[in-house]
Amino acid sequence: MLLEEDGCRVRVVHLDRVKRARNEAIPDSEMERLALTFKVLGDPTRLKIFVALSGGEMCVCDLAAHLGLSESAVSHQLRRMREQALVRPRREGQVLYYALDDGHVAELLRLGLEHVRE
Amino acid sequence: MLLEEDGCRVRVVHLDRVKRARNEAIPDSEMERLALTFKVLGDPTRLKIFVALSGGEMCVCDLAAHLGLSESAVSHQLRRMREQALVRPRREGQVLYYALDDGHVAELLRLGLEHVRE
DNA sequence: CTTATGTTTGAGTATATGCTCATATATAAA
DNA sequence: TTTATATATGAGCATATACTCAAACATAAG
Repeated sequence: MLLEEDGCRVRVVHLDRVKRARNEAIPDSEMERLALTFKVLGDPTRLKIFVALSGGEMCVCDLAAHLGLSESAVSHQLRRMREQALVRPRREGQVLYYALDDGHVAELLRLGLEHVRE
Repeated sequence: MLLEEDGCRVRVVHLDRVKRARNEAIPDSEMERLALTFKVLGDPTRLKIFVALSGGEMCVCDLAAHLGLSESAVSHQLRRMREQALVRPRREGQVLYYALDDGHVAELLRLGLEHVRE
């Protein structure tokens, strides 16, 4: 079905639903940040780090040993997780201890697991 | 710090924490599925589809018009979302109406938004 | 100071991903 | 059957990403 909308031809079956979706839409900038957050959660390696940290803070060294990965690789991942405020470092001498940044992460993990397990 | 573990040399600062993490670890197969789920949520286009569908079911055509994308692009994305049981199609004649597959999706969106907004 | 340890960072590479375009499929109408 | 409509699918391309390696940085110890 072809209709006129905003001066250009758009194919739409239910114009009302499209308009409603447009009204209820979330700002693009917020969408971008939301996508980045889920993207960081969307990798098995980072998920393992999240799950490990949900049992208490750990240093880069420990995480690398746990995952069987180089410390460099772990550090690169931790950076992405830090950038989205999902983990938080605490320095003690030369050692950096990472922990989950807030309760949202654990909740998201719980919900996600609930979904894949059903 | 270098320690012997499982017959090979591993650098570890807190062996107890690494062992605990290993005990509490989640099976790899489950991690893969969890990562796939979050990965599907981790894209602005798909997020817009999720948000649009949280207001009620829509057909491919409507979604394409709403997003300003080709129907092919939308269909490709819907496939990935279907594969993770995040959306569900309902056929009515030639038209396929997509809806959120279960309550987890809306909950995940809500939690994610709460995180990025704080 | 010099040396060692823990972590970070940048470049490079192989794989994954999001789109477009052309084509195929499915249902409906003529 | 032929034609049209709604959606799905496969190939191709440009970008993103997860790792490795080498090097830098930061704190501590000699």
